[in-house]
Amino acid sequence: MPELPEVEVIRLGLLPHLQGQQITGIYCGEKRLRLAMPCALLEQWLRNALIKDLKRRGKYLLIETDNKATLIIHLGMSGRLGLFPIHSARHRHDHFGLVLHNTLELRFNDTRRFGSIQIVTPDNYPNLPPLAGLGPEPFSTEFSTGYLLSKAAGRKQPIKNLLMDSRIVAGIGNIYASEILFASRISPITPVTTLSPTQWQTVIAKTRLILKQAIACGGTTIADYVNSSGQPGYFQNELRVYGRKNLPCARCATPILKTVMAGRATYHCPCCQP
DNA sequence: CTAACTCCCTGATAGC
DNA sequence: TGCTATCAGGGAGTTA
Repeated sequence: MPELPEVEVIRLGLLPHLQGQQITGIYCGEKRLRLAMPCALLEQWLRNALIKDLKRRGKYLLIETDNKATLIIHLGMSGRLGLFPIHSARHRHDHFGLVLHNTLELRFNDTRRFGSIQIVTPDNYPNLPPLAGLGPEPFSTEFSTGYLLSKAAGRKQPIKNLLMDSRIVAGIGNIYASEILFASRISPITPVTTLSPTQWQTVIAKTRLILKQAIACGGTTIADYVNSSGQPGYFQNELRVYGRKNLPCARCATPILKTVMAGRATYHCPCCQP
């Protein structure tokens, strides 16, 4: 389940292999992803283009080309990116490929097809979804106590739901939301209006800490995630609450509670996160 | 405006 | 053993 850290690990892994490479062709599979792939547009803008840079916005990986197009990839739940020799057989669930001049192909494999492949071009770059409505990056200065206080005002949402709202802050999914709140010692059901500035400051600091640690560990591998070299991450060994229903809390040994919030599995320690 | 819901998809696993 | 039900979940869309 790739969230911000997993996408960042993939970006860092792919960057040296992709930067400066020419795209000599593309592969568009038959199956529809969460959004239909704009195959004609992809072909038109990517063939013969040079890859200038790889960026990330929230959970989106951005591949920028010298003709000012940007390929926007979302991995959904089960999406993977990997480099393979161009003549090697495609795997089941390979839905998209960038054929590169160096005889490698960047392949997008997505079992559950919750991912998406989009492209923005110079004509439509400025205010196009999906990037237009995204909230600030967790590591940006815009993600501040004042910002969160203003967003929380007038809402009756629990904090976990707010943290997972990509319009508020980009890149935090279900796993890291639970981990961030455990590290912050704040219950996931706390209404956002009741949090003090100090508590918001803690949430910001712990968000950055947890995400940074997860990136350093190569991400979290629960089921599907592997990096661009096919290697799993190791942050799952550092998870304090996610997936630990009834197991003892690392701090106080109280059994971890599993609940459901907004239809999502939610984990917290009832003792450390009152 | 917010918030709660549904839907998309496959495969692993639980339960009978 | 073989079947069915359940669960995993981001984001877009719909409804209240």
